[in-house]
Amino acid sequence: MAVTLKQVAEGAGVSPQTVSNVLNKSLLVKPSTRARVEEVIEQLGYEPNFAARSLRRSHTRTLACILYQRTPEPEPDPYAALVQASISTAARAAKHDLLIHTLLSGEPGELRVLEAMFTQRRIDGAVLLASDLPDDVLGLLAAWPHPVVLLDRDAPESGLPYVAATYAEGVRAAVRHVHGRGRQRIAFVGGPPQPLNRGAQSRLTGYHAGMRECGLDVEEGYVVAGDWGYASGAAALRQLFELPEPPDAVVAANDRMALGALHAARALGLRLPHDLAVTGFGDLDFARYLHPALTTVDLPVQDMARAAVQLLLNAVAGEVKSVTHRVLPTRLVVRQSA
Amino acid sequence: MAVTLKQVAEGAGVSPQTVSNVLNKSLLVKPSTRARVEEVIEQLGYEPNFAARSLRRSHTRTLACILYQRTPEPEPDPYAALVQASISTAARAAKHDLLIHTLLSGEPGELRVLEAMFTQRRIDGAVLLASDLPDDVLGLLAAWPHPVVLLDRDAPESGLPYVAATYAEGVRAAVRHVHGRGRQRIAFVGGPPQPLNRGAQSRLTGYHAGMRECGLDVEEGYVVAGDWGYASGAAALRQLFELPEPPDAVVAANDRMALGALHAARALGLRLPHDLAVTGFGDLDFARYLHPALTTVDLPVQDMARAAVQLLLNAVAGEVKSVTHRVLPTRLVVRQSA
DNA sequence: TTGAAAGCGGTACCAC
DNA sequence: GTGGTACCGCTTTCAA
Repeated sequence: MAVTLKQVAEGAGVSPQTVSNVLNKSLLVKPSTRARVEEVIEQLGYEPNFAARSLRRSHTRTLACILYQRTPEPEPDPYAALVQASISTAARAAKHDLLIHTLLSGEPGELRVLEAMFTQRRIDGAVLLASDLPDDVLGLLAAWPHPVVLLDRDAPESGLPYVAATYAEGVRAAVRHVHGRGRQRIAFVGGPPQPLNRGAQSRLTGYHAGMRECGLDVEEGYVVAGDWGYASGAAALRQLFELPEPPDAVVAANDRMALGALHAARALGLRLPHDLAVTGFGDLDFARYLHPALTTVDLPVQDMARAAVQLLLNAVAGEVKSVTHRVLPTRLVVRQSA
Repeated sequence: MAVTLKQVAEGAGVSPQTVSNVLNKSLLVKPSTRARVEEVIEQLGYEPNFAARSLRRSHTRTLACILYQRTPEPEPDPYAALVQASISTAARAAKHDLLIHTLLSGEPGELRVLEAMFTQRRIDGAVLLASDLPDDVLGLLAAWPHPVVLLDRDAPESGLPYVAATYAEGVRAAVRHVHGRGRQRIAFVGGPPQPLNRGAQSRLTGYHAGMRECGLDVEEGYVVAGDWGYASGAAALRQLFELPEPPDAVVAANDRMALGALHAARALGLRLPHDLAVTGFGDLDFARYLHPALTTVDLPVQDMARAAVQLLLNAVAGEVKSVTHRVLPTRLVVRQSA
């Protein structure tokens, strides 16, 4: 059996309460008493029981990171993995533990398990990696009394706190960049149209904005939907090159699809970037090592994760007045692929 | 305030005990009573309080996935991310939650925080992603009374349960493969030599074994150490090509370093795979999309994760007699790079 | 089959 | 500054 507070109290010849005091508000305890108690704690190797503490304090110093996954997922998402790792770091910096949970979209009662984590008081708050979160669940989420922040998606109308990046601007910058390099027929490989989600949508918006600014028309068939996976990028490229007028540039909505496109282009015998420019989105670690090195849009993942945890902790603390969202800047990273 | 069991009891006109019974061993409850209680539960939206339950039952149905990271880490490890995701899936399948925690190697008291999770009864068990775990901590771990399983590293002498793969055989297969393709000067880019760790070591062993079987000598300077990161693979390759007799094949201990090597080789003007064959290890999702597509060694990550969770759950349940380790097969995946 | 009471290991609130 | 006591919400005896 593990050592309890009561045993420490006995060992130090004080009451349980006093031990509790040295553990928490140790200011109230006389130095000599505290010293004695601490010695016994050390000696017995006492550690407070987490469950008992949570029960009494009714919070757990535990946050959840919820991945909302489309099913079937083409493959694990390296970007999500990165975000998650960043959140983990941010959480630990704030002395909280992190529970990882994946919600499978379309699973019966998908959100119930998240809600249960709250009602069971298992977690104090959750950050939702929500790029694929359909708009209609936002209403449900907003109606909850539980602290939740959305990451990787905006949600201005829902009133939910969120952290996003300037996706549209990023894609726009990519379009303008390739246009500046002399490309005229610029296609776009986007995220899944179904269910409609904001992450995919804002990238698409950025594409259209960029095209407009460059005075380019969006040709028939130049917008193709992928599923964020490598293979879908390859498929999209093949589809584009069956068009009567294939593009001379492809702007992809993430790095994975960009790599897939690169791959398929090569299989078609295209010289890169001569025959086709390709840009990605996300700047995954491998991007700079590809051939050609991928021109892409950097997302400030670390900062976003930190901001999300910060916002979440505010919400947990019940600070209503504070900032409820952050939109961080993206940055075009020019390499060889475009 | 959340709904409590007592309120359910009142609502159903029974004692708290009876409610508890329908929640747990519902066999003991008369069907009609159970139905009534369940109705009230449903109606009130009752969920049992996690802390109270853990306190009473003295287990948490929570597992931890501990990443043991060298510091500084060159970049987030996509392989670790994959493993972690797989463990998460395996844990959820076993109806356990997963806490993610990163131990920074060299941090003062690195292991104390893990031990604290146990003594505070925060978790029931932990799987350690232990490929970079130095040998000397194994002794400490083995002395603990807490359920722990090592993933991605063997540890036969410690008595700790572990799940590993046939790393040496995988590398050996890669060496034999490139030799079969006519390569004679085969170099090896391995993991960090310091601190000495088994994952790196067994890959190196496999290299030597493979060379021996092929009747090849390991030339001076043909074994270079990386740190698992992309950049280190690139640096290793450059270093190899400063040798009087550069290799005509490079076997890398992971895919990231292989990609780095590919990149550096191209920068040197080498034609791939004509001038240089490169193999990786791990078969990350991007491997098949590289140019040239990466010949690599597949690791059964899903199976390993499942096995690890299984072993851990056995250990938690105190099943001493059961299997304490698993070594899963690797598989050479031949593509274009070698 | 059900209920009463004790207690898991802490913390809050009250006296002293 | 310190100790007594109730109680967080649930499960486990033990009786009824």
